Amino acid sequence: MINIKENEQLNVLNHSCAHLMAQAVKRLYPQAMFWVGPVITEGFYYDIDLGDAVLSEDDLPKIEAEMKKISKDGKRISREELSKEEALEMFKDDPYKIELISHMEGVIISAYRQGEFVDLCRGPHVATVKELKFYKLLKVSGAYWKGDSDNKMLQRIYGICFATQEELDNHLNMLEEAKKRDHKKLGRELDLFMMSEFGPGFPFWLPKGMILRHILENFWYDEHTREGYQFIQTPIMLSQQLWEVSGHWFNYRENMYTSEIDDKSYAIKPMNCPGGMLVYKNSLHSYKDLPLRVGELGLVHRHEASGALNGLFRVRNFTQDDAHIFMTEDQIESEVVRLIAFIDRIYSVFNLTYTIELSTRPLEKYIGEIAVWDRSEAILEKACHAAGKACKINPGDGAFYGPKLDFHIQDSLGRVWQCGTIQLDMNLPERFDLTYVDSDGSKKRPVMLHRVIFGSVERFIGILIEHFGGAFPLWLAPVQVEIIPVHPVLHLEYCNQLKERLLDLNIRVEIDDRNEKLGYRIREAQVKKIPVQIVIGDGEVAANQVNVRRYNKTENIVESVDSWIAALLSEIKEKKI
RNA sequence: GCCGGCUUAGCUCAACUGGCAGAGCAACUGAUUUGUAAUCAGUAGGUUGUAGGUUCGAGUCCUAUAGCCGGCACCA
Repeated sequence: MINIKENEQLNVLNHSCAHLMAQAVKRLYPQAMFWVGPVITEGFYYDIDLGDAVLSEDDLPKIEAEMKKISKDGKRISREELSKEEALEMFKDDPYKIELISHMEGVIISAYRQGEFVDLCRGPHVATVKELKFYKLLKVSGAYWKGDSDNKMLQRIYGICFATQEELDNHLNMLEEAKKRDHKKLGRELDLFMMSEFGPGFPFWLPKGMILRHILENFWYDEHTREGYQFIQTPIMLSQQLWEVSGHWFNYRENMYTSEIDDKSYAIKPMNCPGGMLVYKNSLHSYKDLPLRVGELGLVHRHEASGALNGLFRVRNFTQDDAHIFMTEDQIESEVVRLIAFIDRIYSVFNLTYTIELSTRPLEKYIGEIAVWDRSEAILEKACHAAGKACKINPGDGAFYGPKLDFHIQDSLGRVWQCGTIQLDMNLPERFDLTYVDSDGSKKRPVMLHRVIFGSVERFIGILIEHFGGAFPLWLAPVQVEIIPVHPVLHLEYCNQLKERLLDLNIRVEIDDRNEKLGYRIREAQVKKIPVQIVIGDGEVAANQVNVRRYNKTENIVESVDSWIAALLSEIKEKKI
């Protein structure tokens, strides 16, 4: 992906292009008034008030055509510097500009003019509109004025501009490729999961998707066992009282599903923590047992806004690969270092790279002492560096109960997803009065970490589907081996024997003995993205061999059954990508 | 929740300004018995998301509603 923000030249191009678009829009819709048109990670947008006019995607070509016309005219772009009074006078008919200008103090106010069009702008811009050649308007949408849902909705047009046709084409190709990899599409084609209008946001897992889930979950349990985690499962539904104690009722009541049991109010858990707190309190804990690592693949439900739902990426029930770690304050750093290394190991198995961000104390909504926050933030940052990782600060973006490290993974198309997070919690140990017995026999308050690595198992699977384009590595593939007899009857016996042998080794295998041509069945296996296809004919039966073809490859290799199985097993064991 | 768009067979899509709902793939049946990306023929498949309305006549126009998609807002 091209990160436009990091490239000054592209930045200027895109911002200038936003003005060009605005000029075109103004010509086509003279009543248009403009709010802001910033450069974003990929391209630019402009927020526009069009009065009663409504834009749809169909209008974009028309606007683009007008843009081409303007850029061909090749007007120079000139900068004008204005006093606040001059600026207010110049834009006196535009309430949006007046709003912007009235908040400007002690800065040089500048406007950029190209032909008949002038817009307030800090700049810089390209010298003439002629330089803008390789751009594309991508989508339209609504956007709240000033990003506040209480405000009126403006119309937003997104676009992107490059210095060369090639870069533009590459970008558009990437968008095409992303469309092909859409997990909703692949989920249907590969029979992984389904959605129903009877349960918006509640995914159904199909047999092949279940296999994927199980493998991922087993992988998760195995790795966490090695890391010294214990596992629990807490109830889906617990009394409202508990959520009042935890504070969730106060903060998230609107997004919780509730029900009555014997005249008492219950809520379906939107988080696993309170249940975990009860488990912790179920027994006495010694300082010798810390850090205590307790994991739970916990199914949580949250009432997400209908417009937020999006395939597996945003759902109303999902499984957090949650864990709570209880420890003493001086164990935090080493535990976090260890955790970062752990997360690194997990992501690398999927060939996912990542960056870490430290989110610090929110300006207003936070609990606890500032000194404790500062200390905690320092510990997290230090741990990050101790783990040899860069750490970008995200000021004010922490949870109200503590600072956190967020892991942003990058998939094979360069798209970024926030998955893992390590959060310090200064709230729950207090609210639930958690204690451990220290070496001197006194009761002390433990420090607590929440952490997830996948984030949500459902969403992580969605990301993996798109990351791999549905062609999962062998160890993850729902069907690993497709056995195809050349002759659907004559070679079937041998195929069945081979299948039994593979099943004994826990290899997921199917035989395609349908009455179809070999080419047809090879094609089917390729389309279903099955990693290994085995063709069995007279030669293979006679010599106790297999003829192996891999997904997306055209060559086929004949080898002995034993050596092939050995290689297959080792590839699975290594979780080779 | 908000703005815009979409919804026709299991899937992908067609049906001019309102005038007989159609194709490919998949499924099923039969023939074929197959050597590395689609063998041939036939059969079946629909209250055009749902509920109203306009009209002689609605997949097509209008209203409402649900779901989905692209964003916005939200995301413990």
